[in-house]
Amino acid sequence: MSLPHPIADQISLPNVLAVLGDQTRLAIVGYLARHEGVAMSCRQFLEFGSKTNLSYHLAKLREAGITRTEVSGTSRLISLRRDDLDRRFPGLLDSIIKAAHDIPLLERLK
Amino acid sequence: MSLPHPIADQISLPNVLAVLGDQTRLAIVGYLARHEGVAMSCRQFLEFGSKTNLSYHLAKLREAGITRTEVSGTSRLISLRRDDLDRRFPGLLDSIIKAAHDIPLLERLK
DNA sequence: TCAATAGTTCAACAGATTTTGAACTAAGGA
DNA sequence: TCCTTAGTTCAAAATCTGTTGAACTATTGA
Repeated sequence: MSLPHPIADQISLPNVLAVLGDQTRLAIVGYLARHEGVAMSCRQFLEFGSKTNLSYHLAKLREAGITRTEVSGTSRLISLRRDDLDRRFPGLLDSIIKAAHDIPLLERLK
Repeated sequence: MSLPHPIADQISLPNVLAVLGDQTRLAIVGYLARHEGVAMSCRQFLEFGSKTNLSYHLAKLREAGITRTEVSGTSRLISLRRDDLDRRFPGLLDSIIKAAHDIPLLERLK
């Protein structure tokens, strides 16, 4: 049982930018970047919004090809698709993550 | 007589990403990047939409701090705020421009 | 002065996005 | 089995965006 993800070639630049042009989703990506290698479940992000709302934002990130979501029991393990993004749009993710360092929502989880 | 621009510190990452998360505006930025140093007036972009619509998109770009618009007679001279963007978000603009190389709307003007 | 050119503003509309709560599914532990 | 935990789905509401045409301003050239 696994959720639908776009393949690397289907990841679209305008869509990636539009999806990251949102405080909440940018904060999620910033958080994932700071904890790369550690599997994250949705509840890590409850600080950023309601359960329902997070479900919505996490789906947007997955559908845009920015994150990968693996099902593990009742949890989802969420990670950045860094390899695919780096291959498709070199330097983009890094520059965004660096620039997102001090966004307000992310400060909350420091 | 000059139009309102945000100062460099006011340029916000989420807003820049949201504004660039649109085909038309991404195409405008791609076009500006290919012709850096040459002053562009709005009518260069008529291929991308109606006069009214371009006015809307160009205002979004200016208000987000992505472009600078100078008034020159009845024309506007539009340029990328590359220096400010590079200082604020190093590497971001370059990676976006590189990645935007093959977006559909831009192909039209080649 | 008059007409043409370059672009803006406005109000309206259609459609997309975000947010919410209630009801739901599915797995895991007692 | 029953309860809890983790997250999804759905429909509704509120808001935001993009697009349009008509009317407008301001500059330029004849």
